[in-house]
Amino acid sequence: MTTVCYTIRELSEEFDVTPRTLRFYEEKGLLSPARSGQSRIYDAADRTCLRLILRGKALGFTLEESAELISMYDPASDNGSQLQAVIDKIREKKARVLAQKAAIELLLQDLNEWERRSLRSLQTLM
Amino acid sequence: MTTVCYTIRELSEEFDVTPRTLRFYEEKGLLSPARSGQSRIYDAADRTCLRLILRGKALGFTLEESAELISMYDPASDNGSQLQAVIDKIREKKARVLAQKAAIELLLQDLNEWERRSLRSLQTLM
DNA sequence: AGTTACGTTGACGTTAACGTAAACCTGCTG
DNA sequence: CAGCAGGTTTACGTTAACGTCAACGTAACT
Repeated sequence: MTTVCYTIRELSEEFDVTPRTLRFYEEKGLLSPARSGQSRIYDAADRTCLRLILRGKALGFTLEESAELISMYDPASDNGSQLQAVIDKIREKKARVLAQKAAIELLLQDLNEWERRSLRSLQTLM
Repeated sequence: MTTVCYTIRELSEEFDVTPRTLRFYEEKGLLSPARSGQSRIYDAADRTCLRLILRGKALGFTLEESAELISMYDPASDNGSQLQAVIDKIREKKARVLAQKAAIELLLQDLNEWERRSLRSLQTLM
């Protein structure tokens, strides 16, 4: 199993963020890349974390919320007593995401309606 | 046609924001309620605007972006030359919203998967 | 040895979106 | 009329999420 690695610049360019952003996320405990001397070295897991963070961001989640999401990925919490809490959090997230999806569909309907109306207006002017 | 009106508090409570928020939106040109003496008076149109703003916010839009969305609602721009630009903006928004929807569906898949796994783990512990 | 490219750690600056506090008006109500 | 519940403006404070230096290390190339 070959271990894939990324420098800070590689990863930042791939996801179109700045190195500063990656350091900031680390400062906030959202990433914890290995070190080679001073330099940070990111592996596949770090990459996955980053993708989750950014995906959450795109959905309007705060970094703190994304941190929660990430901690849910952590298999360390599979000790029974924590497990039910994790499930609850998952369901909470799901509820919120489903609400967002509903909002999106409403907005899409509106946008489509406007587009149709605007197109008709444009036609009648020609 | 009876003109429905709201005080700042009524509206803020209905949408679960503070009066300060409504004044702030006005300061930013997103709302422009009538006045009765000093006091602000919001009507149905203001209410609709507010709903749009908050709906946008829930989807991670900035206030400025929501302002754009709102200006698109304005039938004043139906003067032909602006119209094509409006349509373009609508399509731009649609693209973004569709991308978000896709992201949401991915996230939902992930969440469902975790839920299933967690539930199974919980079962095997009993 | 110089410089170029990439990394590092502070530390302070910035923007959006409000919160909070002060000082004030205004219409009721006991 | 005193007082209170609502509103107002003005202005400064705050938090999140980075941006932007500055000052430095290091490895590679020439």
